[in-house]
Amino acid sequence: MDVKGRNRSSAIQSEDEMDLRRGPWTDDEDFTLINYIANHGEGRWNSLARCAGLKRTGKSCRLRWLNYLRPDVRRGNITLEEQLMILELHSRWGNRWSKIAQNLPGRTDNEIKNYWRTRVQKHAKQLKCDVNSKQFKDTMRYLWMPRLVERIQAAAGSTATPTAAATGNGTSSAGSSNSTITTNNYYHLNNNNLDAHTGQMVLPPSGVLGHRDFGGAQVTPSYTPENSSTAASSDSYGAQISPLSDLTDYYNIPVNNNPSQDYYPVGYPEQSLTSPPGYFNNGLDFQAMEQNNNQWTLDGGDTSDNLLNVEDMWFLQQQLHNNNI
DNA sequence: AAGGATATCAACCGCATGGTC
DNA sequence: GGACCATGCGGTTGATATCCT
Repeated sequence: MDVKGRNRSSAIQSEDEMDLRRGPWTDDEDFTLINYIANHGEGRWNSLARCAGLKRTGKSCRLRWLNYLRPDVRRGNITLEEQLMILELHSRWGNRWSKIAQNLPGRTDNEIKNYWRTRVQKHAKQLKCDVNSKQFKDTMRYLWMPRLVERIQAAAGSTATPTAAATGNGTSSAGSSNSTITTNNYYHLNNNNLDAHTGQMVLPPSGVLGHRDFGGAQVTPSYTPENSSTAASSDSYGAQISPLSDLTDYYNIPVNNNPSQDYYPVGYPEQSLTSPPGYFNNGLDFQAMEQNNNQWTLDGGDTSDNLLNVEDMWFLQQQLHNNNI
């Protein structure tokens, strides 16, 4: 703020403050902000707001630009790979949303934060365990994340072009190489962070995910009849999952009579799934989960954001049984 | 169809940090 | 060195949409 501004009377200042708009942005405001930034660049947000004639705080303008108007902001549903990345990075960095967002090109910290709060924390609540508890983290690591990998792999196998897979050049079929989270990247990110002797989430170094870099092509999940309509109505992101699709969306994968045989990811041998001692312990309230089972399972194909379904209940209970917990 | 419950996400708030004068 | 300011970050809120009964 300039000297002149600093010396203004408090009466005038409060008048200005009263004049400031809040709440949702209008199209006109968006247009004004976009135009101004196109001509003058971003930064100096307070003066920008004033010079552009926007009755908004600099903070508000910055937030609007960064989270919504910026041309490279990627809107729409979080892809499977992004989900995986978020889970992984959050397990590593915690609520460092901006840091996590840096690894998800086009995604904003706000979006990731919202995703975490609405999709992930909700299920911690349903499991009656703290989102930061070991039980919940283990459930993520040893159940959801491997299954996400599996589903990404399945999707890639059905959609990745041989060229993309073979070249591994990281170019995106969507035309934006830096907006693609490759599973290859994910592997590099993670290949040293899981306990080797448990075998869990430790993926083989090559061919683990079917292709060296199938992620170079946007991975398109294989939509099921249940979610395909939503997918079709989604925006242009080929790799996106349904707005209602989430970490458990892949439960639509056909199962046989033994759910456990359907869900072991590559590089994730069945025997290795024996949870480390105390992992799936009494901290998970399965009785309560069963009571919620209607909610957890009646969604059917539209598993939306349910992280666990009846097969998972079965799976987890098997783990408890196998470990005599 | 209506009303309540729940989910989602844009936007705001307060605080911390770093730069400049 | 301290005051002030801009920016960035994480937490929270509130409006709206969607789902459920």
